[in-house]
Amino acid sequence: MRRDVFQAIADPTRRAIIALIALQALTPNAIAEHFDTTRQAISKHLKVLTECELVQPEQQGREIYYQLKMDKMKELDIWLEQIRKIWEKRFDQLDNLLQQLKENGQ
Amino acid sequence: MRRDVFQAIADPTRRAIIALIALQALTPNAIAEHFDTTRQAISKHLKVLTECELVQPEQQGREIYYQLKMDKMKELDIWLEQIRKIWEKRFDQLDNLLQQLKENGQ
DNA sequence: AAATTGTGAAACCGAATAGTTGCGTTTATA
DNA sequence: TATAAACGCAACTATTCGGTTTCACAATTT
Repeated sequence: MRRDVFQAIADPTRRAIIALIALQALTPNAIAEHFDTTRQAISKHLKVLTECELVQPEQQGREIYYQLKMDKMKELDIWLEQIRKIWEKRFDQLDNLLQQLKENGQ
Repeated sequence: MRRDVFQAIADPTRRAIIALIALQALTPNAIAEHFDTTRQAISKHLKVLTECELVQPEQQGREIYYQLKMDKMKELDIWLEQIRKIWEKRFDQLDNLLQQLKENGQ
């Protein structure tokens, strides 16, 4: 079962859940109230988010508060940065090529 | 059919394709050589990436070079930044609460 | 102790997805 | 002109995914 941050945020409902609990930890029922779906569906999304450690459940009596774990978001930053690095290298290569052409032209 | 950047980068093969063509535009065949799958499968991934405008095809004779379009990546940044904003607001609220408790205690 | 509340888990269903195979079209080459 | 190469598209398959329904269990409330 693939379970990573990329797959987790692919679903719009899960992104909305993340935005919701970013402000404050909430219970599945409280979260479900914000959506036009059943608690069980939300529960499944929370399971996915928990499994990829984007979210952390915290039992409090018979309620479970789900809170966001921001540190896992860094994986997105890291990947984006990696792509940007490669992207910049591309232009460096082009610069080098143009420089070479210029030098050979003289 | 859902077709956005989040869904596009959910697939590890597509992320690898993005990393590949970030350095230089490549043809489907050239890309497929880097993977343990058929050209048609890669072609499908390229279609997804093209449809959400992460990639741009450029016909050159009988070959089609696919190049990365970095600007669409900004949507990821925007979303991440949005979540971070909310996340920070959370601590502001906590600060306010602590401040209030302190003031009431006096 | 009994009823209620908050929850996860399992079974099931329809839709979406990744992959393969086969085919047709366009461009280049012998 | 015949052949090969590069490619997209359509049909098909197996798997995954999001959602619903039902059930079981533990913590509260009455």
